[in-house]
Amino acid sequence: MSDDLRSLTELDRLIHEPARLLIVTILSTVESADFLFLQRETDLTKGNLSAHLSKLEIAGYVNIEKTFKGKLPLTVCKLTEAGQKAFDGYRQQMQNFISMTG
Amino acid sequence: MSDDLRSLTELDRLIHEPARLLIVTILSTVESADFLFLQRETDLTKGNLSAHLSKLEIAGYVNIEKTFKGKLPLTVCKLTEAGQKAFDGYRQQMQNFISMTG
DNA sequence: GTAAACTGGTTTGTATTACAAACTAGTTTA
DNA sequence: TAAACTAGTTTGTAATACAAACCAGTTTAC
Repeated sequence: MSDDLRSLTELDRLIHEPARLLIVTILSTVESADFLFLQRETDLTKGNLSAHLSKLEIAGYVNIEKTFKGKLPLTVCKLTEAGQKAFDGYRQQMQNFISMTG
Repeated sequence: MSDDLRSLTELDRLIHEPARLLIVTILSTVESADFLFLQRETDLTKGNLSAHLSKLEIAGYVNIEKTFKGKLPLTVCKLTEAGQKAFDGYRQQMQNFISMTG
């Protein structure tokens, strides 16, 4: 079998998970995004979004900074270079898959 | 946010799972395939392959027929129409995703 | 003829997961 | 001062992917 196909089993599951793919895709289009913006855009519950962000942060794909907006907490998320690279790699793999099966 | 992006969270997870995506992709290129052929091609363990095939069968995406090749059991797998359609839909969604983020 | 190894799988156990509900900690409003 | 809101985190649960162990039969070695 072709290596391009077999590589499907080596997809970066951190990116592959639909909720995180959505988060990362959004982050790739903006300089940074706060928690509530992401929640509105993704329609994820807070808990779910929080958990996914933590995973992305632990992986080094997303940088999370906690500050305050006035007196309210504010969580600002940014895609790291590693995250952008992982995202690009994922898109490339998917592009290959589409081409192969096209 | 765009509907195309949001639709990421509605990806058919049965197809989205890399191991099954690989299985379905292979099945989409052949008339039918037996268990051991699939195992060789995918590099999955028997147990894993068996479990994934069962899920695809229950979903109606794959038809599984058990016969004998001489005296040895033989399990022949075929993508159903529903399976082909689901696969096509998945590819279309991924194509959209790639285009959107390109 | 029977033990060992092989074929073609399925079942079982485990660790990880995605997710929502419940919770925390503080702030504003009534 | 109580109720409702903001901005999240922690906790509980059900589903999952996966490999190891198992099963039923067949062929090979001695």
